[in-house]
Amino acid sequence: MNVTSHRRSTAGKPVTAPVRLLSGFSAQQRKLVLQAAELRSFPANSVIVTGGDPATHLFLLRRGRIKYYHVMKNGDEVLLAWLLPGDAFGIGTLLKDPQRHVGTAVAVDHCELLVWSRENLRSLGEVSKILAENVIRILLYYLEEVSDRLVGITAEPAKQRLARTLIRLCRRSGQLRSKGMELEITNEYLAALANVSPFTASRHLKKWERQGVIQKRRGQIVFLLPDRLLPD
Amino acid sequence: MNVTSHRRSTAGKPVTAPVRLLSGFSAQQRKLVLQAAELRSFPANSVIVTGGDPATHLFLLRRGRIKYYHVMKNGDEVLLAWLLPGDAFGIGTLLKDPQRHVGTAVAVDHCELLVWSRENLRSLGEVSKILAENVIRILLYYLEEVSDRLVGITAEPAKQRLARTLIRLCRRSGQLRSKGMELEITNEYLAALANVSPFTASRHLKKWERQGVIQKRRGQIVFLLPDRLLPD
DNA sequence: TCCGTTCTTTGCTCCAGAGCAACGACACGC
DNA sequence: GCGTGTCGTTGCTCTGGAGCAAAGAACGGA
Repeated sequence: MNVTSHRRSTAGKPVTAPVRLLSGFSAQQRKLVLQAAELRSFPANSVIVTGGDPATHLFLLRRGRIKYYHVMKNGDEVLLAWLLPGDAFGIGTLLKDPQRHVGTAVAVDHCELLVWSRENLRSLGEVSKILAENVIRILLYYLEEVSDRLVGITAEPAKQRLARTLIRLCRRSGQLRSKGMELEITNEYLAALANVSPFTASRHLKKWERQGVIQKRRGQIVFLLPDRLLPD
Repeated sequence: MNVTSHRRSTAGKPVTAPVRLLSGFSAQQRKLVLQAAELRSFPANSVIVTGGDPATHLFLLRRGRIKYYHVMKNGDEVLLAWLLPGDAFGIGTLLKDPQRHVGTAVAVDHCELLVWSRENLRSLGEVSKILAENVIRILLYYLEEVSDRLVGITAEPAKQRLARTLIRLCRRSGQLRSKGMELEITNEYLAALANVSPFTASRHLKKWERQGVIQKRRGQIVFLLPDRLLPD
């Protein structure tokens, strides 16, 4: 999977920025926090953290996409989150006693991340109070996301889950184009996020395309009439 | 997993105390925090918080059981958590900007809770730093719980989900009796936590009972041979 | 003790959607 | 251009487990 067109910041900017790790700081504080971080790059398909390992670093994604998933004993993978620029993980690092990573994070594209070690975080002193507040907000957001998915699986049919997932993704990372909202994701990952088989996903997406609601290319979806998705 | 070798307590206390809101305080600090709280009682079946309402109070359950669930538009309920003494909710209260409750909390039995208003929390000053750390730990725990459930639904059959749910519940609130570990829960709620229909739950539970692995009464399950649950 | 209520069991039907196979379509390197 | 690998499509089969009905069992109140 190779996604060449990344972020032309001219025509396409993300629509919302829901929860941020570095908000609420004064310019000076922000500088302090950023100085304590290290900027690291990860090539596509490289493992950033492994589920179960102790969380020794806090990560903030700057560029690229990350799949965050749970690995079963038989090797099957269950996608937990689809991380985009602005998202943070490795939050257990903030705590005094060592926590373990919930899932494995793998770079889908080439990624750039800000990385804080536990020591550097501890040296932040008073500033870390604001950081804690942000982290609580982020965790509440993740919790709501996962809960929503749980609710979806237990109480909604596949088509609705798919539609909702599409809308959520669009809100988070849709890019405004002339034709409509554009989304960069493969059927496979979309299906995994909606907890639907890739076959079922493909079927419904094709149907929506035939109805003129969306338009598909490889690894890309363009919303033409976003409102017409849920009612069908 | 061997349930009996956990912690010898005086016949009838919960086995583990995984994540606590009030840990890490000195005796004096603890007193301060407790003084800022109000002790409130809720009768069985009363609503404590409603999903979607702004979170104005932080709750810590002292006695009783609470079901925490999401209400769908059609009125269906999806159980998100089964709260027991020591569990906290309404965590969004900690944040500066108002958050909304993710789910609705209803007392299953008669309940006693410690309640902190936003104002009282803000008056705690330095102590709230420890509180923040505890809250982060609690949120990480909840996140892991829900993620585990998500993983279960997408990758495990009904029987395994049921077994795992039973084991988790047992670890959290099992009470040591002479025959084995005792658990107070109805088929219905157990089924909801495992994301299984009550019928499927009943079938598997009956089978385990016939195999002598567990023993059932109304609203109660006794583990006789906990190890023999998963292998079938 | 009796009755109403709330849980539990069990046989049966039925279907959403997973999974396979086989093919088509696009992207990329050479 | 041509071959190779990844991604997407579509027809088909098959099954786990939901859901209903109807009966049974335990509890609580009067």
